[in-house]
Amino acid sequence: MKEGPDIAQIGALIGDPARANMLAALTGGRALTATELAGVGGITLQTASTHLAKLEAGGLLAQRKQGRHRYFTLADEAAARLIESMMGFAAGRGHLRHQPGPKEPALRKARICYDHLAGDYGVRMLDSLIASGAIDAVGDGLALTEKGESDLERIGIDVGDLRSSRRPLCRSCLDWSERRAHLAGGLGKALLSSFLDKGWARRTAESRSILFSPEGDRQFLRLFPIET
Amino acid sequence: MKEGPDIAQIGALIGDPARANMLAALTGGRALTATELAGVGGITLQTASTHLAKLEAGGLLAQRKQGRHRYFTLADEAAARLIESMMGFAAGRGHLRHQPGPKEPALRKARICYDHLAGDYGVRMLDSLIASGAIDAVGDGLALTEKGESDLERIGIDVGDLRSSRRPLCRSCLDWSERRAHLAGGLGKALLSSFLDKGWARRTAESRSILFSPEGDRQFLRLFPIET
DNA sequence: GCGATGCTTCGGTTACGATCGAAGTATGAA
DNA sequence: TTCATACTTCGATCGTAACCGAAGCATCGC
Repeated sequence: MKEGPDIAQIGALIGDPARANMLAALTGGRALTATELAGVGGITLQTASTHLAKLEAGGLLAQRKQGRHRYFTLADEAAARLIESMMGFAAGRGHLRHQPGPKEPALRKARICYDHLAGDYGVRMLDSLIASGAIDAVGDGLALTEKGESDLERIGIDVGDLRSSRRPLCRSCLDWSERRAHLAGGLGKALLSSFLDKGWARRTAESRSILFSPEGDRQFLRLFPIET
Repeated sequence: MKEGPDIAQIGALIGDPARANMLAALTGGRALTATELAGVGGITLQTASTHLAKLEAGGLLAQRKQGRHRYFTLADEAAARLIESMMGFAAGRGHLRHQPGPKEPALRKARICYDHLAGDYGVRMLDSLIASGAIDAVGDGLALTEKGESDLERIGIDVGDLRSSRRPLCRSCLDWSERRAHLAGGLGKALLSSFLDKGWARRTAESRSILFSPEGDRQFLRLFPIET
């Protein structure tokens, strides 16, 4: 039985709590230093260093040195998707480290998932785009329509530019808190960026949650209505 | 940092080599007994028993007692997809337990992936269905067209019956050996079943590979041509 | 140059969990 | 009833890897 890929290796990599915490933190899309990651992992810097080396060797992380700092990110979108899909599975089986602390509701409302919007707002946005005919949902695949393209150009998204990138425009990503799909891919990233640029929302320092300003909230809900 | 799903738990479950081997074996779709799984894991029955209990508690496996046997399967399609996606990731990063033994080529040509056809033949089938206009590919989603429905009815697939099931008709599943998508979902299962029923192919006893008969091979290649 | 910061490497300790032998329970066969 | 098969539970052993203190590099500011 020595055939096929070795899932035990990456399973073991993700299976250590300290490493899992670091990976989950990096799902926030921000590059973090070894010291910061040691913090989220609840371990000393030395231990974190060995963990990070293992994760990098395993192809889950990439690092970039900058001066005397070492910034770590998830290796690529495939790695991010793997972590997200494990979160989705874990949430579905009730494997939560719940501690429903005060930050929890904010996280469920809107959070960052690698580089796009997730949580209640993420799901709502995709639902609204589908309902308005801006995005076609076929099976579990998504495609931008012509109407969607012009709608989005109107709010300042340069779709042509996104198309020229190698990255898929639309991807669906399963939301672990809502258990439904939200929009990932180049378009998902561009939409979130535009919200941040417009000052409708901002990222928080230590968490993955996204905070909408009162004005941003209003604009978002107006732009992505849902019938109830 | 006690927020979100606990991926470390399932990571650790998959991270043990013996457990990973058992899970990989169950990806073959067959229900296996504890004794058989102990064999594929390379461990004694006692050890396997504790492993299986953990996997079941973790929501990865389901068991069915039948007489004095205990048959284990992957818990559901979500579990199967998780394992497959980890295999895809692992293969992409070169985490192979290669040992390119004699069974390897057969496995790459055609194998079972939970309940549908994978490997070179699986990828070819989907490519051909898309090329002939039987399936629409939108983003990474798949949808059966009207033409596809009538084509498939003609070779004895009862599409109406499949539609009435809760399970999605078409799903794309990333192939770890080919690194491209093949057809999963209810339709993927139905197609493989029909090949087996027609005697075009048969499953092998101890491996996940699917063996096509000379006649079945000919029919399959005729039915799913690809331009080169 | 010097000290300070960020990170890695080394060495030794410790704890967890995988492992198996042996004994115990359930189901089936004779 | 008795024996055999399939599996689980218990108890003890043992290896691995997570962990941290201390020391070693590298880079920055001065």
